[in-house]
Amino acid sequence: MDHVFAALSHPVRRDLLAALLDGPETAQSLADRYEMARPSVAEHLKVLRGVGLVSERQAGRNRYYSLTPEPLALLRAWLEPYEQFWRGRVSQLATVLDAHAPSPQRRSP
Amino acid sequence: MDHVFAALSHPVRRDLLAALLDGPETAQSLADRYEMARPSVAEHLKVLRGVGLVSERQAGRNRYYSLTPEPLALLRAWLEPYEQFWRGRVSQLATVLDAHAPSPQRRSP
DNA sequence: TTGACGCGTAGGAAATTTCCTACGTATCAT
DNA sequence: ATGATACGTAGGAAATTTCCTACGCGTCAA
Repeated sequence: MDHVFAALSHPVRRDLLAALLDGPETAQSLADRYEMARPSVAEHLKVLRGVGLVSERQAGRNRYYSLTPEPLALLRAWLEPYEQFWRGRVSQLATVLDAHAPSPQRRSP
Repeated sequence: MDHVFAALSHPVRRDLLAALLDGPETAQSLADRYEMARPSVAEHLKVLRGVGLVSERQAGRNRYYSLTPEPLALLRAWLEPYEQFWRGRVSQLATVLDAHAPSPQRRSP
């Protein structure tokens, strides 16, 4: 969990994930997109691979990285209580507004 | 967007957000929960406030911090294309499996 | 076999982050 | 008034991250 957030904390790594939405790529082609040395990209990919957000497939002397977004489910799960909290606040607000100026549709007959 | 991810990247800041799910608290009481000096907590709260995840209410010599989770909507939006990607992969897998061993329910009559 | 190419990693410099203590300001109780 | 308390921020040390060049290993073509 911590590791997923840490992996996503760097803009370059998020850009790499976004790039992989279009399909697998090599470290070199990814490095070309962003003006960054290939070894630097390789290290970022290593981090992403460490949390399972990316997998690799060897093809001769090329190595293709592809997106494996399953770990992002953890992020969605983390988000859950905050969305509940937010919905709770909205309904509280509705209650307050209701008390001060009840809408006709919600009035009891 | 970048700032939201940066703010969430630190475990202590995520813990602070979780603590605030239970209601507003002061920097001191938060510092007591985690064995951390109050000024350190104050700086983390400053970061959270900077991205709008936390708001403060002055009450005498106390200052209560409360959770304002709206910016997390950005995170959910960021997640969207990856969930689509994931659903796409699942349906692709289903197609492949279907071709190899079509399930009776899905057969055309 | 040899030269070129793609790759990951090591080593280290630079930048950033994190955490502390020390301070000055504002508020409450005596 | 004054002592205690809660606060934010400044300044700096330590740890971490990030990025580069240099290297060695495997793979393909000639």
